[in-house]
Amino acid sequence: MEEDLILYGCKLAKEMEQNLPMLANQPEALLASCEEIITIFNNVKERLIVSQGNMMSFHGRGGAGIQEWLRTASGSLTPATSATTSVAREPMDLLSAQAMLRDPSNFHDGAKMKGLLEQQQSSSGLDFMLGGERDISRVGAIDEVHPKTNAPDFIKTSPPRHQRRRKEEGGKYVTTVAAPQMGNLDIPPEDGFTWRKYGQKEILGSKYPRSYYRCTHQKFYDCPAKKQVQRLDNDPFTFELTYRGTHTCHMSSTAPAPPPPEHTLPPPSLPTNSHWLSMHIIQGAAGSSTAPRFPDCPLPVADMADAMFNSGSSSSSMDLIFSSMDEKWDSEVKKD
DNA sequence: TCCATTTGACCCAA
DNA sequence: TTGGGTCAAATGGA
Repeated sequence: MEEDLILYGCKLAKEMEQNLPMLANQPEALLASCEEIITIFNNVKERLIVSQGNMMSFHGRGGAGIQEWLRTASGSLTPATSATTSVAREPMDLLSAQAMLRDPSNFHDGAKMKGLLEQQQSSSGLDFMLGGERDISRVGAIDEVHPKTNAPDFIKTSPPRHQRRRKEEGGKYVTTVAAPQMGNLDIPPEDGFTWRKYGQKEILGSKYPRSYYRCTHQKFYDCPAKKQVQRLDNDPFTFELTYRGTHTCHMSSTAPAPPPPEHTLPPPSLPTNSHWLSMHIIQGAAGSSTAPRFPDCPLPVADMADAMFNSGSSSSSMDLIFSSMDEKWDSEVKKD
């Protein structure tokens, strides 16, 4: 059944590719399509997690449980340096998942599927991956174009200090993650990127100070990515993370290799949002009773996402990515 | 020596 | 004027 979901997601992505010229002028529609695809693959991941009976035994407040599970679920996975997600704190919404299972036709009915996915999303604890707390209006700003340079808004030359804008610069993404239950509680969970702390500030009305981080590669590669980390007043075991800007360091051909993007959960700003998909979820399920239907096809979701978001010309790479998937989808549909 | 963290001071938008 | 965001010198560890 997971394969059906994957195929459905691929199908949607393929359709998105075909409509890309039209969607390019409709950022909101493009974003909605991306969200839908991402949601589908999130559901695949959830379902795979649910299918792992030993998942719950690793549940803890911290991300170590997830990381450990990811390690043990698939020998092919390198140690996940994923950010702790809310999944670590919340049990799966099994009822929603079961609702999707009841009627197999849902998987091929876009409207029903979307409704079920939204229903599940709204009740799921996967708010980090699903963007449950994402400020959509601000995320959209990431891709705003600078009025004079036509460059993406987050790519800015360094203005004189007196001209710098402090707030509302670029996109903003707010999420909460669970703090490790053991060890140093002051250390925010890893998210796959390397950050350098450049400030800490007591915030009025907050018990805990806010820490400011910027990308380690900011100097060399003008990477504008920043994040703020603050513990919640009412739940010191939870960090509120605010991401600003988008990592450009790993997009540079000369940039150092980023932390293994294929197994990490980077900050979910749009261009990199898809990297969590890079976890080889198919391989991750290999240990389950349901063998992957395409063992020779490791589902290059990461490549797919990179092609979708990072490549200037989408057609060739997308065709390459989806050609095999499309064939398999068609054959699956014919079988049904 | 290099790099990351700490922390007081400064800047600026609201 | 104030609070949030950033700078940069000081410090420490590898």
